Parts: sequence; C-alpha cells; structure tokens
Amino acid sequence: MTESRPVGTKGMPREEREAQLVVAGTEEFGRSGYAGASMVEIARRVGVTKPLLYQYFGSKDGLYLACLHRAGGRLTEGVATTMAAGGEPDQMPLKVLAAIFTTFDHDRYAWRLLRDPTVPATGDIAAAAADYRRRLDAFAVLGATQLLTSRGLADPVDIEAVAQVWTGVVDSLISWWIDRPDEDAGAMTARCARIMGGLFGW
Amino acid sequence: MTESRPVGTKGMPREEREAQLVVAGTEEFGRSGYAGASMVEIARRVGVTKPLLYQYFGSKDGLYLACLHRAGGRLTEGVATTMAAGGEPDQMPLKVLAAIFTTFDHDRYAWRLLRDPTVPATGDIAAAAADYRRRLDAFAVLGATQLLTSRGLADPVDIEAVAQVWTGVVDSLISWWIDRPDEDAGAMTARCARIMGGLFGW
DNA sequence: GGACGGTAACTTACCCTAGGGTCACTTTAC
DNA sequence: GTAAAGTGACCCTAGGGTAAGTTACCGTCC
Repeated sequence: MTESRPVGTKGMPREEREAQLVVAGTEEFGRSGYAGASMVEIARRVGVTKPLLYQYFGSKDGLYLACLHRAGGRLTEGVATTMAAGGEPDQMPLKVLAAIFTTFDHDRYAWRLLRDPTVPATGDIAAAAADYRRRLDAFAVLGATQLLTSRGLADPVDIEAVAQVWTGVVDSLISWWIDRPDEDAGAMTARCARIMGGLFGW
Repeated sequence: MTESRPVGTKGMPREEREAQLVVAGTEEFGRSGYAGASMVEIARRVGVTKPLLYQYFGSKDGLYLACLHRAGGRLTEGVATTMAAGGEPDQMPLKVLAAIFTTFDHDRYAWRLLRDPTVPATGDIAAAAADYRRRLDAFAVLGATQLLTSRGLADPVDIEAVAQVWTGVVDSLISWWIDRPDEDAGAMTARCARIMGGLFGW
C-alpha cells in the first residue's frame, strides 16, 4: 500500500470489514431475497454483530444498495466492454456469457440482486435496480435487434420480448451454476458453446 | 348442483370465498413472494378481514399451500397432457408454451409460486414446491433429451442445463406477459412461434 | 520501556413496529 | 333460533434499528 495505514485499532480495518459484509450480504440477499434476508444472519456469517453492520451501512437498504452497486457496476462494466468489442450477432451471446461467468465466478449470487422481486416497489433500491436493469436491457435490446434483423424479424415488440427472455436465460444459467460449485467459469462457457452450437447452429 | 345448497347464511358461501382468496393470494404471493406478501393485504383485496382468512386456511402457510396446489396441479396437468400427445422434438416447446399461456391467461402469477425463492428453506411449502418442480423438470428433461439427442448431443449434464434454462425461458416469458395485460394467450403463442422460427429455424 | 490517552472496532442490552395469529363477539339468511 | 359468515380488538414474536458502553491497538511523552 502506498497510503500510510489510516490508523486502525481493534479487529480489522473498516474497509476490509465492509467488503466482507458486502460479500456476505450479496450471498444472503441473493439466496433469500431482500424481504427474506436477515441482518443479524448476515452479521453472524462474518463473525460480528448487528450494530456494527448498522454503523457501517446505516440500514438494511444501505447494505442492499452497497451490494447492488457493486454487483451492478461490475456487471454493466463487463457487458459494456464485451459489447463494445463487437462481432457477429450470433457470437455475442456466448461472449457476454463468458464475460459474466468470468466476472462472477466467485460471486454467483450477485446477478440476482438486480432482479429481486421482493424489494419494496418504491424507494432507492427499486430505483437503483431499475436503472441497472435498464442499462443491461439496452445492451440486450441492441443484441436482439442485431440478431433478429439479421434473420428478417423487425417487430420491435418481438425484440423486447427476446431481450427479456435473454436476461431470463442468463438468470437460469446462473441458478444452475450456483447449484454446481465445481463447475468453473471456463467449463460453463464451454458447455454453453457446445449447447448453442448443437441446438441453434450458432 | 346436484347437492342441495349446503346451507349458507351471510355474505357468500365458504367455497366461493375460498376461491376468491386463493386467486388474490396467488397474485400477491406471485408479485411479492411468500416473505413479502401480507395476509391483511390479501384479505383486503377480497373485501374481508384477516380472521376470516385464518378461519378458512389456518395460516399463511396454509393459504400458500392452497395457492400452490392449485397452480401446480393445473400446470403439471396441462404439461402432461401436451407432452403425452407427442410430436416432433422441436415442435414441443411451442406446444407446451401454448398450453401454459392458455391455462394461465387470467392467472399469470401462478407460475411463480413454484419457484419462489423467499419460501422458508424447510417445511411443507418447500417440499410441495420442490415436488411440483421435480415433476415439471422431468418433462423438461424428457423434452431436452429428445431435442439434444436429435442434434447429436448426449451429455446428461448438458441436458439438465438445457432443461433448467427452458424453465427459465418460460419464467421470463411469463414475466414479460405480466407486464403486457393486453396480449392474450393466442397473440403470445403466435409471437413465440414467429420468434422461434426466425431465430432457430424451428 | 512502560504508563496513558485517543480513537476506531466492536458488543450488550434494549426499543419499536409490522405483521402473523387468535378470541370473543355480531350479523344475516334460512 | 341456529349456524355459517364475518368482524374489532387484541396478543406475540421476529427482526429492523439504536444508545451507551467496552476492548484493543496505536502513538507519544516521560
């Protein structure tokens, strides 16, 4: 570290502890949803108590937002980079999947935070999640447009539907992956390549 | 009715009220998840109060189970009928979709009850939902097996993955449909047929 | 080098509300 | 007048959130 140690006293520096809590929170929120997750359980996972969690993040919403921003930021960044590189329309899905699998190999629940149906319908969380979804959807719509127009389909409502189904496909692939911790990002990508090649000739 | 009117007094016969409550419960549970849904809100939707709901269903779990059994029963029955009819492997997905859209045109949230991540991980609900999922997965695996083997893919793990992705596709189609109440079952089926034809040549 | 503040890290013990669940009671159609 | 349909008012717990104090590491002053 180039920075002189900020200070520090007991236990572990705040920054490090916050990172642990965000990881634990992401897993709990991803597994049980915002409504189902318990703050004391998240603290317990890390080996601290609830008040520390509140001191650092202020509220359940604050913690969720921290988890959401980390997940959403990494996700949109990874997808943007991949999409910017360009390529054949029917190669993009696999490239995006590969990027997602690589980015989230050790953080598989993160994806779910953007699509958690149990967050309160109004408020900061819903707004932030909707914003990340909107950005991802824009990429999905772009990819779907390229793919469908290359096949002679131009109905914009069809395109929206395909874009949304695509995000659902990612969702279920990640759920499947969560249940198979031994499958790493490379194996997952290879599997998807094999299946898409066989099923669609892509 | 062949039965003489059971009796009946004030308001509405129990059977009818229960049906209303199951419909309202399905929508609330589907929208907010088990953890996020509120019993008083479900009662309010129907225009009665919470104690009546408890008198009829005993508990939140009891109501959820009633909703789940109705949804799961109709779903497995519809899919079983469609699958039993047989056909070309690459025609089955569309046939199954058509059956699901027709069955749940006026009950679009029902599907979500089988895959609600906020139900407690152990207990009657989780067991019942897992059982319905298992039955549906069996159909999905059957369809995926036929489809993949017809393409020269035989890896059983690939088949499982495809089967799970398929359920995810249904999930996201239904989510998309929920947001577009004006699209009826026929239009939805036609859209899926057009897209699958264009994208995959099916 | 050891006493001593100072401060961040952390905890115990508590409050408070939302919401699941219940009891005793009232209404109304037969 | 009986019994099902329905309600107002309540209890209780889980869990979000907080106040006040305690612990341990650091620098520093003699």
